[in-house]
Amino acid sequence: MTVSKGELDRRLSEFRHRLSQAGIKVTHQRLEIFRELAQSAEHPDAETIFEAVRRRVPTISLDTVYRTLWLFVDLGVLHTLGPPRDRMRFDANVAPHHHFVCVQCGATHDFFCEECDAFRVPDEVRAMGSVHIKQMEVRGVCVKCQKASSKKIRASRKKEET
Amino acid sequence: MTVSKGELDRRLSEFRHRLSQAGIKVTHQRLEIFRELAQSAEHPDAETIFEAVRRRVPTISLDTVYRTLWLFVDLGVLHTLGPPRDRMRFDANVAPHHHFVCVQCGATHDFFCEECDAFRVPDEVRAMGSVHIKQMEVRGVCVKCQKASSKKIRASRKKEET
DNA sequence: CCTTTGATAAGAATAATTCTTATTTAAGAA
DNA sequence: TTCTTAAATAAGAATTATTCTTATCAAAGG
Repeated sequence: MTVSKGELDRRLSEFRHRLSQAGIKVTHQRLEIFRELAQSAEHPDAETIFEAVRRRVPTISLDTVYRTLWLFVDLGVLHTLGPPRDRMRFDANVAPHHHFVCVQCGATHDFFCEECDAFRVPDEVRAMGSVHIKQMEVRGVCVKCQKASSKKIRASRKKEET
Repeated sequence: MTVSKGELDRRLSEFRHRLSQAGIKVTHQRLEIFRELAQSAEHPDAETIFEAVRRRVPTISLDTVYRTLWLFVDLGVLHTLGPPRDRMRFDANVAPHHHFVCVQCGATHDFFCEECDAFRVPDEVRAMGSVHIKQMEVRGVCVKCQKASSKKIRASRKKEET
């Protein structure tokens, strides 16, 4: 599946705008990495993006791809799928339930929700494959990480005052 | 958050039953690894499980924990969170949308769904942290992997016939 | 209480991701 | 346009999660 020309252009100009606003250089590598992701409706991993971009920018390094992807995530122009930045997580609760996932530390909390349980998977989605389970995933920053980062901010403010 | 004694016992007896049915040995290590996961409503990674079980089974190895967890996943007594078994995946579509995730190859397809978009996150969940996005995650086996595995089965049948 | 086959421990190997450092380049100033 | 400089990149080393290899060990049935 590919994104339309118009949609791609919109995403690219939005992208340039965001980088400038944040005072971040618009490099050839960054543009091509973003273009590669923005023109695809799939969800490639870093290696796949690296291989694709390398065809156009032969000297690019895998490290740049990783660094750039995480930069984009921090800027909010990308998301990651599933729990973040670390290792596989396991869940012994095979009954229907739903998840709040912290995008910073990966902590995941169950919740129950009849409205979500009642969701009937559309035929369009059934055509993608056999359905095992369906669950609502709420992504955000958990209370613990919020506290931790507000502490950090306060600490760095104090530092700047001196 | 901890699971009640009754619920834990139910899960453990269900668990023993499943292993026996599948002709798989009920070892001390497997019981303790399962108990550790089943008594927790969190979603620990392998390392965390390893550290916890080690207090009770000091000679256990990290490798056994991994091997056992994947065995459990194959048996269906556990799930994993997010895309499976491999690397981080990225998504340049920050507009509201939802995912079909293949638990075998990790391929992830977008879909759109007004019913899911309309879901209002309950206060109980808001109390867990700040909410960035919410999305329905449908997990299953994609058409490609279904075809691949049916091919495999046919091939192994042919082999057995000889 | 044997036997056998599958399970485990230990450490080596692999593979994804990140770090270090020397070089290059974007972007604003002249 | 050219110069300046902080920021970005490439290359390869380092790190870390996960898996593999192989020599012991133990569950389950007889």
